[in-house]
Amino acid sequence: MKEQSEQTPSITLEDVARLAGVSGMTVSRVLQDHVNVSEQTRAKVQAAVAALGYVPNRLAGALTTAKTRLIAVIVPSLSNIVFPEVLRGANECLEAAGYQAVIGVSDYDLEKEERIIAAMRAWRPSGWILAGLEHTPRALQMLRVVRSPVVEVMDSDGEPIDMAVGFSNTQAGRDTGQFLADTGRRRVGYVGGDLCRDLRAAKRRKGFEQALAENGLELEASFTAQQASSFLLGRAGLAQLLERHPDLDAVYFSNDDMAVGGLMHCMGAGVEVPGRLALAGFNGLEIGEAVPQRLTTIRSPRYRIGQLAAEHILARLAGNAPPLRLDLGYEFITGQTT
Amino acid sequence: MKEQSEQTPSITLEDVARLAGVSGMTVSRVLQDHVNVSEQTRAKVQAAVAALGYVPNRLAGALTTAKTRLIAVIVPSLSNIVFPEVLRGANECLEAAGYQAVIGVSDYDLEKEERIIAAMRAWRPSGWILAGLEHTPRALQMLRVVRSPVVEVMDSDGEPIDMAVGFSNTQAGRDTGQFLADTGRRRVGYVGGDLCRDLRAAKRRKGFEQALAENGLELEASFTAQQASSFLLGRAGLAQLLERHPDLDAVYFSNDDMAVGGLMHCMGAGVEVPGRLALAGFNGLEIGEAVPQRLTTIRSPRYRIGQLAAEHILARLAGNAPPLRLDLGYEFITGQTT
DNA sequence: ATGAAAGCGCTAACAA
DNA sequence: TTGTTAGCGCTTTCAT
Repeated sequence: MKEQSEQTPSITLEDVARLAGVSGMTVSRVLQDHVNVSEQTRAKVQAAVAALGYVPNRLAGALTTAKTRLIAVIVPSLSNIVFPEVLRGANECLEAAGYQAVIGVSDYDLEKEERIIAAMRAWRPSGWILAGLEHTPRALQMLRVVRSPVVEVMDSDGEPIDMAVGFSNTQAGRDTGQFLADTGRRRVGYVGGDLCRDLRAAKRRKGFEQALAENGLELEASFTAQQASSFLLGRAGLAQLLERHPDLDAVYFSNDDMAVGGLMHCMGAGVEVPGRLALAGFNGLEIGEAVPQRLTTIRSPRYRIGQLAAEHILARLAGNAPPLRLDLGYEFITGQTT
Repeated sequence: MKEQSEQTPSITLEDVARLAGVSGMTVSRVLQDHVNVSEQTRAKVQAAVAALGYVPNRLAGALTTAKTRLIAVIVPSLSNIVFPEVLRGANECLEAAGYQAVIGVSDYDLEKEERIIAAMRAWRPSGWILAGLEHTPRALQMLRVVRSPVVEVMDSDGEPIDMAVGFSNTQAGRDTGQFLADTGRRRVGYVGGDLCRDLRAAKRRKGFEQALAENGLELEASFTAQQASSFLLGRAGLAQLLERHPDLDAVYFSNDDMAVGGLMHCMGAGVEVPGRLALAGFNGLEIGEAVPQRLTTIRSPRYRIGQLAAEHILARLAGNAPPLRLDLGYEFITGQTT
């Protein structure tokens, strides 16, 4: 078993300095690739570092410089692949630059997000990445007084605190609604998860309904559950909706997880798609391409959004002024389910 | 635009002390819920904290106490839902205890994992969570000399550095091989991603082949690609395998992403499952339950593993000695694809 | 119950 | 090119 007791004092920069026969400051300079160090000294120091297995203490460094190189990344969920991909994009960029992501998961709960923000402030992150433009008043206040760059991602319908990298969820919903109307659908339903929590899904639905209205249509039926969206929920939701409203000719889903679940219901129950029923989702998940009939959906640039969010933070920290708002748009994918 | 210049010096514990008319030490005691503080003083301090909007600096605290409450979590991938779920389990537990996860992504590359470990040491994490029992010699060395608890997750086939929470991938593969043999399959193929990188998938395949051998069978055909596993790769892989070996009567996939892709190929191409072909996967993803024919697979307790890993670290830090190795097993799901 | 002093390990600023 | 000094913001220890 690993011994926890007897904390051997860790090796410090002073230890390295002593062994190399120089001052601590010189060691610090070598480690920071400072120019004003002679080759000879540099070599001596590097040898001492290697000999002792010295690992710099970033806590101490960050305390002195007041720069942590810690980036707070707060996502609503890790239960489907969407936010992990945002995180992956951000992390790839941050890691390459010597920054470290610290994560928080809000469960689509703005109160919880607020608590996470409050707690994370204590680490003095060099930057913040958050999902969405909606936050509690106190969360907004905290982020406004924070002196580090803040990027809100995955949405562009609203005012950012500082910077935003995303796309219009409302417009995505509109585009889908218009598309279904254009392709002759008239009896349209909706299947979604808990919209009070996923505010971006709510915006898509709102945009969707607007587009229907502009075409003289309205949502005939809707299934929403107080649960997180999922394949099984989409499947069960569509089954239930069709039972009550067998005459629907199109269904819009809150996202692809739900839509793929819906498609699976149709395949299992022999509901002809798109002949009898059209299905449309959102996100552009890979599974939507792998199903026998490619799903009609919208691909959100999730990975790219994460990457750009990180890049914008780094640019700002480097003294540049990247665009405050970036609307990356999205790709409408006309599949075989419409 | 946000002002970056003129760094207003941040509010410190001394500022709070001054306003409350006490010493810094007393403020510190109040913030740590120390017992020896009078109610009156406590109230004064709390009022000052609120008035100034004081946020303690954990960098400074951690530097003094040599306890960061930072937990390094290094996962191989964020490209499918498996490790995000491990991370979710760990984070839920850590967050509740006031710990903070800092993440790294190794891309299934042990060299990269080593670099991440090397870099993360500088933050002096209070604990480490890593995937798998295989690491580079230098990574092993670094983790052995680290004085904080280390938990290796998602595997139990091998020797852990410190603690391990997982299951036997080899046995999972064996069970699947035995099951296919028991159900009369004789011409068995394999479809997987890059096995040099995903070592746990490689163990499953090895166990699978062992079980076949024990039943007088061997793998008739195999498709492996130098890419990450995915739905589309599974679909294309199975298509290719069946083209070359149309007489296969069962295929084992490296995981459920691949297997669901394979099933989609069968549904699209009219390959009768399980009549003509049996399919088996691994992980127990939700999508495997939502497809028209429930996938035969093994559910790995991913969320629970993340949770337990975190709990064990916390227990160790609290002075307890939790079990060094925990084999959580798994659930074999007999679906409708076999 | 409260405070003073010292120091965690590092780097910025200045001096030599 | 190198070293000295001071201090980042906190907590530990010891005193009162």
